[in-house]
Amino acid sequence: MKEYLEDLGNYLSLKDRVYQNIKFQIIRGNLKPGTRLPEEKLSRAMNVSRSPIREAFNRLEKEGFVTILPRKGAAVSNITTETIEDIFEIRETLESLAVKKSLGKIFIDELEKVGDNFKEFINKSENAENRIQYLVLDKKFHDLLSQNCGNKKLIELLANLQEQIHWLRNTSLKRTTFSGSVREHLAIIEALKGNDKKLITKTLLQHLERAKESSLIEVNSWSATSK
Amino acid sequence: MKEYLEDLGNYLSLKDRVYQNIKFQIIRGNLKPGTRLPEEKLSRAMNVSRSPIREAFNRLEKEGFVTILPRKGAAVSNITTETIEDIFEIRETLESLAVKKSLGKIFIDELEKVGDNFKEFINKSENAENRIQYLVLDKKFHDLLSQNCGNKKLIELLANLQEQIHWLRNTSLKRTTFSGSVREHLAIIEALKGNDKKLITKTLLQHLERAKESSLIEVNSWSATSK
DNA sequence: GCACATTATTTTGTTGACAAAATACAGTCG
DNA sequence: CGACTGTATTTTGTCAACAAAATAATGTGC
Repeated sequence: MKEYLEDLGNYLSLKDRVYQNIKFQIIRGNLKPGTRLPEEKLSRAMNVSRSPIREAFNRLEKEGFVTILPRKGAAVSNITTETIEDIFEIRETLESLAVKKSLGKIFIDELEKVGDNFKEFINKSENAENRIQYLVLDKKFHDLLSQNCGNKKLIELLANLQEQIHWLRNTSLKRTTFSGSVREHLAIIEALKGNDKKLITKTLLQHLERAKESSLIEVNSWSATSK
Repeated sequence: MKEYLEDLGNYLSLKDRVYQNIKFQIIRGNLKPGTRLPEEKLSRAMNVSRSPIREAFNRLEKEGFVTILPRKGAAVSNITTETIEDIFEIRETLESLAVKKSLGKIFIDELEKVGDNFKEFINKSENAENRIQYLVLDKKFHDLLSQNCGNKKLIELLANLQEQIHWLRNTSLKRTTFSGSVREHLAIIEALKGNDKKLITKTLLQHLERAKESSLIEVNSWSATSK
């Protein structure tokens, strides 16, 4: 008997591609919170039937990006200040845990490379284009922090939380400079090099706290549904 | 214009019913880890077409109960000791947070009622039937602890983690008495009445720690797939 | 012009069908 | 008997179609 259920490389079914596509559009801010997602329109736009769309919806719903109401259809989830606070609170706790577990196993040299890239943003002002570049760096940075924590579920959860945060950041109308955020990232790197647990946690939490504050602005303004 | 996307009572589509049904079967242990879930067989057994089944799979996958491999199909996820440790670690952190946030808002009287129900189990030995009753109580207890923490996402996450723990408990071959677990639950109630934060956290963590230890046994024995 | 009932259109829920891939089976050759 | 190849069967991926529900549009009376 051949072996069942072995891994199958990186084959992507339509459902997977649709899923990635929609998620990407939502995170990028192309699909604003509240906008409805009619199956047929999407299916025509993507040249697939409705089945893969519906399957993708179910995954996106579990990840918080899409809200499905039976017999009414799917829509991009609304973001409220409450949601933001909830997400950041959980992330603070879990990322602290992840970093604590990663200590000694973090690739500092990789992290420093990312740090150097960060520096280039220090005087740039935020716009759609370089914000996306910045968020790519941000993802790399935080991934490096928790990558080796040894808890797969934790890594998965953190990845989803980060996606949500990047989403609302792309959706927010707030425009600032990157300098504060860059400084904080560099401070975390320094703390890691010093190997001072307390300082590490402190700089990390400071970073997340400020990120939350700068996210808690201009929310609720794009809701397309009245409810 | 009428209002879009308003809530629609407790209507359950086929997909929802299928989802609940399969999840229930998995948690109860009727569907053992590793067993494949062929769409057509399930669809014939439940008298529905394959579409609702596939949609349910996508949700169950995100919740960790089912593993989908493209072109190969779905199977009940395997539980490893690693998974158990991962889940408990996250749960310890998040439930501590939830309880901390709930302090002062916990319905102690409700909790004490549950505590009384617990006492009836103190000398019973574990078997399939009264374990299920016990887990219902356990769910009530932990729900009461975090219900009022004010963070919806956190509540959602904890619910999923608890389901997974109950799942592996129903799947495990381990058979013990309830006495230890009951004692710990009562200790938590007492600590809450005393309003001593440190003691509350301590009893909670002790409980979760022992629960983990008693779960970390006899795993990997039921895997149906060879891989 | 506005409230309300009626009709038309859109959209979802669900099914059945078909091709392609994966799996199981059978027969052949060493 | 065992490895191997080709064939039959099962199973997934995807689509198109239909009924029922929800939404939008229309019309009627006031």
